[in-house]
Amino acid sequence: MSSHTPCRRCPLRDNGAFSANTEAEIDFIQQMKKRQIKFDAGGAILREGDDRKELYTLLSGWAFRYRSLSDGRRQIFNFLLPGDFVGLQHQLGQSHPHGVEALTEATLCVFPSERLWDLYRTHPALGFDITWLSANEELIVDENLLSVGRRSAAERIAMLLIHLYKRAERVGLAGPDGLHLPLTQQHIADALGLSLVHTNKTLKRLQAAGLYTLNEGRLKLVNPAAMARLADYYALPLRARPLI
Amino acid sequence: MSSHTPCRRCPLRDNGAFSANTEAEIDFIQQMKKRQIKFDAGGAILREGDDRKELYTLLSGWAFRYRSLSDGRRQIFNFLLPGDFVGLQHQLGQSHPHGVEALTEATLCVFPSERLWDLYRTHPALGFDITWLSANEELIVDENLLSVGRRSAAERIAMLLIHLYKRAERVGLAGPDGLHLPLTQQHIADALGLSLVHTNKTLKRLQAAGLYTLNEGRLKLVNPAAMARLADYYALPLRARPLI
DNA sequence: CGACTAGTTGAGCCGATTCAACCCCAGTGG
DNA sequence: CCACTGGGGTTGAATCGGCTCAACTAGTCG
Repeated sequence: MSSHTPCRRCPLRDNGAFSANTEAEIDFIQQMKKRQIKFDAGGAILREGDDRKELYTLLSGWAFRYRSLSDGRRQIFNFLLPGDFVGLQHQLGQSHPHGVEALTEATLCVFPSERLWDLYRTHPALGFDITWLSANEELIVDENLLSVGRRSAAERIAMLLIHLYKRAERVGLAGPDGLHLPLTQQHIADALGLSLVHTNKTLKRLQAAGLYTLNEGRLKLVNPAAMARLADYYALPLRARPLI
Repeated sequence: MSSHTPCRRCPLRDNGAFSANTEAEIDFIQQMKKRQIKFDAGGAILREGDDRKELYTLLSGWAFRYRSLSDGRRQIFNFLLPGDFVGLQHQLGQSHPHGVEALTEATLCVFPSERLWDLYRTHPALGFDITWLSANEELIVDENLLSVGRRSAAERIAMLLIHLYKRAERVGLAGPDGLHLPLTQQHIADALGLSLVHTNKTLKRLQAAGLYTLNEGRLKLVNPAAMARLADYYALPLRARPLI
């Protein structure tokens, strides 16, 4: 078991992407945090059909949320970055409707879901924040659904790369030498509803067109304006987001 | 302006699909309810880009949530049935990321979003319920994304029809003579990421195969088992859901 | 040195798209 | 009373974007 990062000194709270909380709130989060777990890249954080009664905040690393059909076809719903909250949907039913898998080494803060009601009761502002996080995640899924339903392969890829870049940049993952993208082409294909082969060809084509570079996993948006035009991307104004 | 249905005597609370609230909670909802509005079929409840600061519960009728690309391609994210709650995402940003349109004549309860924080503060259980509703809606969008990303046209249609039927049945809209489906084929196409023509052909094919009938807008699932098999449908256990 | 993972590329095919008619029916207005 | 119009649905034909199949490379690990 890995060491326990104290919420007071949560490294995420330093990077400006997250809204501030009162001392009392952070203390509450701290004592609600049961433990901290670490997964290797590829590790199964939640399996489809599980019914672990826990909630998680991704503290570091990348992960993704997905679901499969019984013959193996897989759809990735969204990618999770540090600060993202997982596990709410699973409280609704008996079993986990979807799986969550680590893309890189990842650490998560674990909150027992029995304490969730306590949170709403004693710290309504945190309850409000959880709703915010939930609605925000839905926004991202909506965006993906729009891509998969109505954008062409090239448009989808442009959209995904811009969107991931912006999100990652926001939490301090992008530097002057670009962003380390821990996705395989299979992940991209599964997120965009495309086949692996076609994903590969489209990625190459956009790269050849000078829209971006992706070398050894490092993504740089060479021509973000052209990509945004292609994807019909509309940037939402960024605001500080809650962190639990 | 239409007459105001008192929350105490909310017709939705009679049909067993919704979880009970305390008198105090219902009183709170009542006084938070600013007014009630009615739309004709096709009416724009929210336009894309609007920033109306209000929340809505669909009291009667059908509606849908969608977003368009700038060249007009439209994706429907989900269909709204009585008891569904809309407007949360719009609190997150400055403007409405998606539109909501009435499919039938529809009435909605209107809640000013400035009161939302009050709700969390004074009635944490209702805050909890709103989170539940939000997470539940995300579950539905996830399901749609899985369809659009990974199911064939026939599978998508089977999935949509089963899913809508179950949801509508749950709130008492389906009777012995089936369910009145107020969707045009264009709506189905836009929800499933298909073209109108292909939607038409696939609908006919499944109907000819004896899976369902759809006459004058009335849907009957003739062979639900075969449809479920085709769609790889897995029914989640139904539980009482909150109603705000 | 296999064995395995990730990526790349060509060839052929097919599901879904676009284009183009056409039907039916309910308004609506001369 | 009927012609006109527009929305929704239906159908065939041709096309194409993305799929499957298949083969091959490079890197990594035991």
